[in-house]
Amino acid sequence: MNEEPQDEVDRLVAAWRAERPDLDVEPLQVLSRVSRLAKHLDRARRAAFAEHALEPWEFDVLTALRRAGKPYELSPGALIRATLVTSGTMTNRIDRLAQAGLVRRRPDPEDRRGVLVSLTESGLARVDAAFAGLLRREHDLLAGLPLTDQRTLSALLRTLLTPFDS
Amino acid sequence: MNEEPQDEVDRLVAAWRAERPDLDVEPLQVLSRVSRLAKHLDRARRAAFAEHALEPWEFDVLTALRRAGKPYELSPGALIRATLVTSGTMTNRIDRLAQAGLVRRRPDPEDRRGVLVSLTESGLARVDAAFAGLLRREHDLLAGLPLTDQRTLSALLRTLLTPFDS
DNA sequence: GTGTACTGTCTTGACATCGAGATACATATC
DNA sequence: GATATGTATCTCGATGTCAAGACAGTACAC
Repeated sequence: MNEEPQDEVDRLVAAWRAERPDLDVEPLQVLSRVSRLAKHLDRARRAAFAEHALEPWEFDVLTALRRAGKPYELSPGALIRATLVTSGTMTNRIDRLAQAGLVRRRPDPEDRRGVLVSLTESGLARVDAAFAGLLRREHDLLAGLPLTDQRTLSALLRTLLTPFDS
Repeated sequence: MNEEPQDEVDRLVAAWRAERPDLDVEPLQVLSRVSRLAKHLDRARRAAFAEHALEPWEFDVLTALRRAGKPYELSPGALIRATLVTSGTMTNRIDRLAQAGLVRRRPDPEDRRGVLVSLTESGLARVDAAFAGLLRREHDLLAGLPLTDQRTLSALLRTLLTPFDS
């Protein structure tokens, strides 16, 4: 029951148990690890994208368009839902991506309030290269985990995620 | 093999498989879920802290001090390591927390380069209240997962996290 | 059709973060 | 004890994000 701590969260939980033995800190075992791992992943992603001169936020938008398939075109609203950012942020992102020549904006012919954003040739090439590089890195990060464990892990995470995505 | 998508990541993976059948996108099943779940958790935490008039970044610093135990005092360097932010960020955070009367700064008597930051009475009360509230919320978020699954999940996450925390 | 509520996008201002560098002090080596 | 290297903290400028609100256009009820 009193094993050696292996990661920062083990130490964190042990510290809380010493300080507040009256509280059930079990949820931290899962949720603090999710948060901390995400923070580390952000850094790893940043490094992977730097090889292709892309910022993480640029990659986020470009991949959303890439996944949409030909003609690689979505509305800002759809991009907002895909990336979980606010509308102000998305406007700003599209502005800068357009300026960098990676995306293009055009009026939506079916809704005069609307706009459609699409990948340029250059944007498509960049995102494909960066995505392949990201997958290589992520594959390495998961190398320590057998495939069956990865499946178990993703299934459990899905259970937690489903309520948010409904 | 062709189940219904249950969360956004299932849809994301399906979209990639349609667009890039040549790539092995399996790593996304785990790592995209970690990132997205962390993003949702950030929002939930923000809401939980708002009840106690605390920002997430304030909570991060205050809990690090709280966990340290009496006299609830750490150096900025120790706080940096605990919170994974840069030194410039931590200076700024301590400034504002001190201004809000939640922490106190004093020179380190043993190292004249150094500073020690400690919780005030008010800071201690606020962080204890906010932490209890957070645990309640996190407990609810995990309600859908039996304890044995939570244990499995945290063990798998620990495996991924250990290389970063070494 | 007219009024009302809703939707989609953009604008603005405030803010927390980062990275690079500056400064002061400490420690190790000779 | 002088020099060089390392450590702890802070300063500064740039940047990406958010929240709130503005504005144009759409949809629905009557």
